[in-house]
Amino acid sequence: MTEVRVRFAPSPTGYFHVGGARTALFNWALAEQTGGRFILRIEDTDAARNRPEWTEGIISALSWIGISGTHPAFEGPYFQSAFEPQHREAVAKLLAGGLAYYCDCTREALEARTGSEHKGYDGHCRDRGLTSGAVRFRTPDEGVTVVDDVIRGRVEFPNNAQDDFVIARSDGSPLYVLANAVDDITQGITHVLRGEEHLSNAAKQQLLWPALGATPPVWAHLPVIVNEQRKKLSKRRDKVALEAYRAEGYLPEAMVNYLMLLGWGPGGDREIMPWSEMVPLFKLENINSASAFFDEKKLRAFNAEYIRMLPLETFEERCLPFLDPEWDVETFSRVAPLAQTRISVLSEITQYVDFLFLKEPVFDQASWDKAMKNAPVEILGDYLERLEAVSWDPESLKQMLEEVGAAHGLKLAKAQAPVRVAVMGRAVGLPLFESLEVLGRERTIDRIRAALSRLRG
RNA sequence: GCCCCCAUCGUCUAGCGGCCUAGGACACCGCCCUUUCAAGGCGGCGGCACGGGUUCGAAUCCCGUUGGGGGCACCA
Repeated sequence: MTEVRVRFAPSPTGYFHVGGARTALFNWALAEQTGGRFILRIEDTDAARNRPEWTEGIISALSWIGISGTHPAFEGPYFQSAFEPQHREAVAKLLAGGLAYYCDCTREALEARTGSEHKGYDGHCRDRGLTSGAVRFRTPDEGVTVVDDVIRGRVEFPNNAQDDFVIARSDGSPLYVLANAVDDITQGITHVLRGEEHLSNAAKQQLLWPALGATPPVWAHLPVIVNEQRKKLSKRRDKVALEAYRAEGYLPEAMVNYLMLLGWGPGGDREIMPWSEMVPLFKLENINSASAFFDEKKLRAFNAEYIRMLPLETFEERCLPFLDPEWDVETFSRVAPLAQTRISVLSEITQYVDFLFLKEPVFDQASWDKAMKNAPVEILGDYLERLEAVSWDPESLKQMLEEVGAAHGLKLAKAQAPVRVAVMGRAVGLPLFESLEVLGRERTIDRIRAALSRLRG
């Protein structure tokens, strides 16, 4: 039994796609479960899109979702560009063995011959014995090429529909299909786990591997992740950058959990499950073959769940990056537990606690209009009068407002509204009396006075 | 146009011939709790795309139809 060696082979593009994250995670799960290795290979052969910082971004994104570059199972990063000599060598070998040939057909010439821009290389140069040009792989004319996919089963590609595809440009530089296969072979990859969009490449590579003297790997093509229109997630239309979610305050634990559920399930009635419990349950055979919709609502619900599960101290720490550094951490700590059950993403924390730190609370017209309907002047006025002397604790503050409200025929739910808006600026927020306690008598009084003068025009 | 993949509630899924009167989760809708909003509790809505087979028996197997999607570069 040889060691399982999987690889994640992104091309550097400057942002890290959530789909890539899921692919990486599935690979990582398999490696971890089997005690195998996870190889990171940066496919940077397209010089146009290649910058060192892109690679750093990939590594940091991987590490954020728990795939750490320092983990013993992690190998790389390797750079595909560094292996160009091997790619060229492979091309030469195929050429020498008659498994590939030179071709000098231009696109125009080909179209002129076939009378269609809807392609199909016609094999024109197959036996012309050229010694330069692009290099094409000679594919069989008859029979079928079988890709045995763990997720999809036996997939057959008729060979007569498979053109002699190009493996090297006329300047000698190797193309993706070839380079990718060569690297997989050299790096001893046993399982190729990647997106479904590569299924047709697998048909070509299934041919390439034996031609290069290797036994094809175990193939597993994951279903694509789609948007609400059921189209593959795209950078243009959809929010696909992992970093965007991170910046919004999604927890990596939640993201990982959610991503694993896209196309796979642990079975049973439980979905919220830590990585460590998922790994032993993970099975390639159980991966769904249908495309999966990336549902941010559900992700958000997961995130809220994970936020609530956080020990209070951890929760506070995770919030810090989202708070103004000027804000007093001690003060924040006093209300943090009240906020923990109320936010779904960490970035929402500010709107709940900002009233404690701003000179004046934010002003929200809609909240104001709604809250200041029921005798606000009377309520605020009466409450204000008693605020000077009341014992400054939530119970007393509450009891007092109840009395004031009752005096004007209002229940607490109604009576609290103007006070809340006067003090916090919003109609929705943390429990009022606990908030007042932290805000302090002086500032509470100031704000109610300010609201009163605003009401009186 | 050609090749390929896919099809269980709106969404993600469980199901891998009888345990299914199809289970869970998100969303949605009620009710309870309640100082707003959450959280929590209880309940509800809602699905095997369609048509043929195979079988004593089909969501599960086969074929077709329809409908989605992916790929067809001297990109990766």
